[in-house]
Amino acid sequence: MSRKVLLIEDDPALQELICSFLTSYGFETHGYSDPKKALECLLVKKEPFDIVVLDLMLPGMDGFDVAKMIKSQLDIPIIISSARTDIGNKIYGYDLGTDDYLDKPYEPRELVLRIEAVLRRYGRKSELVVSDFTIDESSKSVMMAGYPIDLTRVEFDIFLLLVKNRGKNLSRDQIIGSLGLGDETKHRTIDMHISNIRLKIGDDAKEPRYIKSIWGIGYKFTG
Amino acid sequence: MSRKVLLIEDDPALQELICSFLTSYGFETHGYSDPKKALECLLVKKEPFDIVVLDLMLPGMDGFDVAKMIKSQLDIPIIISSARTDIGNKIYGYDLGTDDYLDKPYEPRELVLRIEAVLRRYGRKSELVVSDFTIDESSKSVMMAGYPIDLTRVEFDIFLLLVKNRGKNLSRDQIIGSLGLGDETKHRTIDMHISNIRLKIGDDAKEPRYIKSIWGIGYKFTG
DNA sequence: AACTCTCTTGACACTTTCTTGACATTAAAT
DNA sequence: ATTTAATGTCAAGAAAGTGTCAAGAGAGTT
Repeated sequence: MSRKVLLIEDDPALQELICSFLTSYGFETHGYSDPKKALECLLVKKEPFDIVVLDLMLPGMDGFDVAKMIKSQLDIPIIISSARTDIGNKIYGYDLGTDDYLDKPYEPRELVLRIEAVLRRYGRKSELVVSDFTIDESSKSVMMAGYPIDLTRVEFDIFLLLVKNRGKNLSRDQIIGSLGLGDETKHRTIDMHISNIRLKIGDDAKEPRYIKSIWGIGYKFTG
Repeated sequence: MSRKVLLIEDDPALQELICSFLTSYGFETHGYSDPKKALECLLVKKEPFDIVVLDLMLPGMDGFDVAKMIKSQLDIPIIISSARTDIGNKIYGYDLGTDDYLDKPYEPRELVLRIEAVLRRYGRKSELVVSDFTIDESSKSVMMAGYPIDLTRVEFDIFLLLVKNRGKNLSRDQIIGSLGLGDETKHRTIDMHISNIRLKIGDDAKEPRYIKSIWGIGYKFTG
């Protein structure tokens, strides 16, 4: 069961409080007031935590940097807890790939709910195996019949989108929209990416086994 | 499942943020910064979204006008997101028939909750099942008794129109108008498309099971 | 700064679809 | 039954979509 929580919080009273609360909800909680110690434990000793709860106001280090450092080395969910309330910080927090954000003061019960929600989301994230492909979303890597396929970032995103919607036609606009590309993006751009993906997975545009062109509509992955 | 979100938000950072957040909650999100593009996608191309999230502060157009325009042509829920906080605007927003209203800054989580609530209220489905056909509007695909039928784009649009108006006679001019073809378009063009559709669904013009010709008037789908 | 890899886009050749006039066929009207 | 108007379908040209090259812009590294 995924229930080991790393709590980084420098206020001893609050740390104590959250610790005991989480424990009472069945989480195994390790509290650190010094972010360096916490990082060492997580990144160097590689203790197997399931989620990090991180206070932004920390002595010695900025909480954002801590989050950035963790995310760059480990695929682990982070919930940020903070007294800073401006939206700028919020966006920054999410940009870092943190998974949720709580404003202080908050009800401990609220934290439990969010932890459970985030873990639920993470738990169902796993390898996607479709036809000849094994796709790992978190590392953005693709294997085809056991051999790695090197897709660029955009290629990966397009390929993943197609595979996730296998059997369904996706228009170029849908692809552009889903990828968060600017809506100025030309349709030929998508064609080009498709062309390159096909090249890499050995698909022939005239007799495609995987990515079919739907004339006048878009593309479709056929597993 | 009802999960396609059209996001109209001109701040690229915020758009990106909301997009990725909604995506992580399982929504297929299409972000537009230009309201005109978004409207074209929704009202002209008629892409089947389930809900619109609309920022009021937009370049070139007023968000209220956008909402008004959408609601006048389409029965789709709209959630307004705005930095304008006066109550007058809120009332105006609700008057337009928008379905919820969020003041910036807000937690992305909050948006997710509201979207889910509004969709629950609306409770719509995207697959159309009529007689032997299963039509998926979003991917513009048609299954007939479990087998896929490859219709071209115009054929699909005509077929969908007929099916949606099943039992009703549609004139060639009505079809031409509804499809947004130039009103110069000749009637024979429609006949030809009908002929091709019939061929593909195995319908005999002399003894049609699905698409009947109404002499002097037009065509009619009879489920 | 130089370099490399990725992304985007116009260009051009090519393919598929759309449109339309023509002619045969069929239905209604007289 | 004859006339008139509408429909079914063919075939060919027009229009629109697609595949890919190649060049340039942009990002990220060394």
